[in-house]
Amino acid sequence: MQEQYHFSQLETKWQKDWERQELDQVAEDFEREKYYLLEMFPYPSGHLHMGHVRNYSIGDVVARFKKMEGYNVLHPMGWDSFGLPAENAAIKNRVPAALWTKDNIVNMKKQLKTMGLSYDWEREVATSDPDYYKWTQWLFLEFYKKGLAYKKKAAVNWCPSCATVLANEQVVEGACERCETLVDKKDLEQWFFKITDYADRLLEDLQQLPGWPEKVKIMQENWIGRSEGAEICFKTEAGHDLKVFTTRPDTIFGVSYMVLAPEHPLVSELVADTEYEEPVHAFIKKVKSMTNIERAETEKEGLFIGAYAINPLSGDKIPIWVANYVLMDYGTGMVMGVPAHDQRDFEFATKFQLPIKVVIQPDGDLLEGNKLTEAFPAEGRLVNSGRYDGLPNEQAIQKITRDLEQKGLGEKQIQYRLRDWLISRQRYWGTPIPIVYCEKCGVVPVPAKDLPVILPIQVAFKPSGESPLKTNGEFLNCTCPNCGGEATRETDTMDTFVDSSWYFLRYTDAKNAVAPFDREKADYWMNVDQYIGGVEHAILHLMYARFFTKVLFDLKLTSAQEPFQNLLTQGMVLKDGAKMSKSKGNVVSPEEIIEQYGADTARLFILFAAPPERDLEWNEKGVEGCFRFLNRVWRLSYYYHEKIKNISPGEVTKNELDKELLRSIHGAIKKVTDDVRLRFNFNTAISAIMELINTLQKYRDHTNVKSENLPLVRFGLENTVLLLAPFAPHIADELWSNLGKKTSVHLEAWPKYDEKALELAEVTMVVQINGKVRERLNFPKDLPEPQLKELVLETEKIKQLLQGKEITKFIIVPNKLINLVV
RNA sequence: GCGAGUGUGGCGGAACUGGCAGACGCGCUAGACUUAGGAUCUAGUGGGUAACACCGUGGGGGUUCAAGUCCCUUCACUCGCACCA
Repeated sequence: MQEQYHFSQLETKWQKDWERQELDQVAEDFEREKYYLLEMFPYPSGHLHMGHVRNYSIGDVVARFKKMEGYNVLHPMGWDSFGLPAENAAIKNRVPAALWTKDNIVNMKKQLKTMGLSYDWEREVATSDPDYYKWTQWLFLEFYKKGLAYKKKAAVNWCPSCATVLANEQVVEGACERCETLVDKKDLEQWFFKITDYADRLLEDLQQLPGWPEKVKIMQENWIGRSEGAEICFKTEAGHDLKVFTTRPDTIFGVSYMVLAPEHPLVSELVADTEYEEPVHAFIKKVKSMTNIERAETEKEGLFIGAYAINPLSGDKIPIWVANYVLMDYGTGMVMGVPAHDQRDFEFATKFQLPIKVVIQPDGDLLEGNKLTEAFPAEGRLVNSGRYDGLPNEQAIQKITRDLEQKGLGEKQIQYRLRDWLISRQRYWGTPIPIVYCEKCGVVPVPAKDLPVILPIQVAFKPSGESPLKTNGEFLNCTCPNCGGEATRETDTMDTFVDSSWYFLRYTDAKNAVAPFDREKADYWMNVDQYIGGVEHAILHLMYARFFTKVLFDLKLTSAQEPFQNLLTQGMVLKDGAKMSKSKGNVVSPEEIIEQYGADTARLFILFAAPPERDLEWNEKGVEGCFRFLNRVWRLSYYYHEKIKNISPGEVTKNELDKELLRSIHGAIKKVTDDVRLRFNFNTAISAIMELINTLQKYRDHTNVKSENLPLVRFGLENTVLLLAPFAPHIADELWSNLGKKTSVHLEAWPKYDEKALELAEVTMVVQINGKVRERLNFPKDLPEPQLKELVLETEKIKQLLQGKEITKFIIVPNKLINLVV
């Protein structure tokens, strides 16, 4: 054994050895219990960043731990390799996007390998690989057959900088999620996935995911945004239908105006050839020119458009307005204004002096419309509502909805905030949408046998960044699969979120050439037992992946209804309180750290510095601390190396020091096991291993050749190495082989602890007086109460402190604490 | 505005069902070894005090023999959504 810890040569050696032994390759084994551990696959930017290191270190600990616990562990890795950066690089450097991507994958894979991660690389996938996107296209066609993929013209979000449309989910505060350019609205023909058909199931099934963070579930819930109410049909005087959605049909007698969204087509019709036409159109133009955020931030504005509606229940004649606060893409793009019971309507009505009519009275004080300072949205009884007066409002909701239904003027309805998923992108580097346009036959899906529709590699980019597929004759022109006539291909590609919505299924059968995956294999491995990644994917990726899984379930391709059983959202890696980023200049490169300290130290620090869900502050000194720790482990092993070479481990104790050591060994096993298995508290698990090393060191320093119990030391060192194995796999394997072991430590069973060894014959109890600690005393374990009492009261210090005081209560927490109340 | 979360030494963080606040690591102080130390080892390290006492988990109040932990209230910060009818 070498005296020094030479991490670099040792890490390379073991990485090669593991690869040679195919230690991390797995196959279905229906006899054994499986565990599918997945970390979010990276975009191959070419360089690993600390966020990746954190993500994959966490995952690797769990994977290695579960393997040692005896599970058949699937732990795959791949590449989310379609996307804009490759295209930008292609334009800038005149390198084909495919080549750039491939180089990056090679580079990043090399970096990942230096971390010593236990991936089954035989299952590697890259979404930009034709063997992969063939099946993405195939799935698109299955969606199409089921009516879940459709094309429509719609006002869509357009990012002028990326020159493409974006899904609603990709617009953050009115700007492109990627480049932060403000998005425009454009009317375009686009492909959508009908995710709204699954809104209810996506919402409902969140309840079946107790292993997901509450925060993520709430975010998804809000995003789906289900609300129950009714659609009510008002009529204009001229007989047009004015359908509105409301959650408060009980307030219908309080309607004092109707409002339409400026984009609503009916507006033009209603003002045509009237004196209102000009001002209304000017108003609409003004509103449309604003971005969504500007519009949300401006005060409520609106105009009367000269028309009236009739309230279907009260018969009241109600003015119709157009206003900037009504949104075209929610509900029917039209709202009934009830100022007394809706804050927005209240603000609007106050500004434009529209009547405020109270129709819900709370118990107690009496509300008057002209005296209100804000709307009253809460519960109460109906007033000024004809025959509904006196009803509690919840009952009124039911009754009014029913009555309207009978008249054919309304119905119960559930609205969702969730929109259909816009998947077309006017970009080159993505999965081509397998559709052909034929003049005779119209929209024709590419037959499955003709897949994949190959993305050409050598393409000519224009400086504008427009998709080169549009001008690539070889790609564009084809024959119609239906009639054999001339046809053109769809030149839009799919949102890259489509690619990543099913990759976890492909891993279960990554090389399948005849299907996206084999159902039996997928059924063995699914669901993913533990998914690990950043919270930034809480809505987009996680919702889309759930949607895909449900569709695939309905298509009978899998029996999984949810993709991810448990979800761990890891915190960010910060430096100087801010997220590491090139622009801030606070990036610490994982490569350099690994070179300087080794992968084991890097992994250890990142796991030790904070619990996984919290943000982690990078600290060079802390890294050194972890490096020192591994050196301490090394030196201790070196010290005992020759002594215990030919000795078997043993648990026989001869004195107090031995007993203390044995207890600490079992204590560490228990702590690490519980922290990893139950809580993912790797930071405290590592600190427990540190404590064990501290105890072993103390043992070394307090014993001499005569008194040292070498079998026990060996037992301690073997267990230390076993406990360390998931966290610092290289040094662990090296130390394991130094202990004379012939096979990898990673093939060993996880150590078990003995409850009995943890028990103490004597316990130190705290003696409190009125809740303040006054003394610590040693007693035999489980001493009966009367004896304990007697012994405590006989103690000198306690006697003194109790002088002249009367004990009113004597509280005992067994083996822990005594509290005397005086 | 709505929803969620976080506040503990100089710093990162421990404290499981209410039961010794500050494990472990960093930093700092002193010492040992040493030509040297940015290596290693030993001791110490919440504030306060000569030593006790006493004070300490964002602030205020409460429940309890006992509160970082439970309840009420308030402040600060972080994240998500945001005119969703």
